Amino acid sequence: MNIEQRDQKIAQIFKALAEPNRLKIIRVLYQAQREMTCGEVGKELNISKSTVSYHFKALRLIGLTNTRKIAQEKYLSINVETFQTYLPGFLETL
Amino acid sequence: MNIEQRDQKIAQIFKALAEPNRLKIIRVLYQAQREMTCGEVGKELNISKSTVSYHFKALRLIGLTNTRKIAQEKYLSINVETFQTYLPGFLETL
DNA sequence: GCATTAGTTCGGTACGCAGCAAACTAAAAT
DNA sequence: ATTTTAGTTTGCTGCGTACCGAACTAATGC
Repeated sequence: MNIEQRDQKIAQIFKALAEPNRLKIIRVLYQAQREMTCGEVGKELNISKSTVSYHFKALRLIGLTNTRKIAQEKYLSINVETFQTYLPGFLETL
Repeated sequence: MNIEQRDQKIAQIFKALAEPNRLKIIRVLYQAQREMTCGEVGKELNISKSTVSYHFKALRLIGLTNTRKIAQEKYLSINVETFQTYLPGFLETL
């Protein structure tokens, strides 16, 4: 991966975190200390389920969250290891 | 500052870093280990001076960089202290 | 005082994205 | 097999912003 591509990647990560509702999703999940469904999160933040799904996707793309499907519900959870491993690495890189 | 405002603030910081050219500016400055003018940076990144000025502003607003005016040139530099102090704080907050 | 040289601001364009409702998909339960 | 219930995808709208060149501002130096 060259520098150009790496900048793009890092920017993508920051971008994913540069949205108040996505930060709220992360905090809600972290504080709940359990998996939650899109619906639950949506009610908590007063936004539609489609928007929540949209944000979930962004967080999943950067590897910050996991999904686990049970019955027809997809439970979202924070991938703590990724969370703690990646970000300090970015700082170091910069 | 309530949670709502804090999320907004944190999002603003991430937003400022969520742009490849701004990351490049930071790296160029860091590697040069000296102050540089808008013009110099612009040539380095092949973007116009107005765009560089625009990005400088964004970085200054989150306190990541300093400007120091000498003659008619404004030299930009990384505020290293801020850089090392703020970001780990954000991670901790999350 | 005038020309030069830097940065900033302004008008405008193009693209991206957050948000919604509605349509669609997939699985479970009955 | 049909109904229900969750998530995803698909238009669509509105707003934000990266980018440029041109106009403007401010200070230097002759």
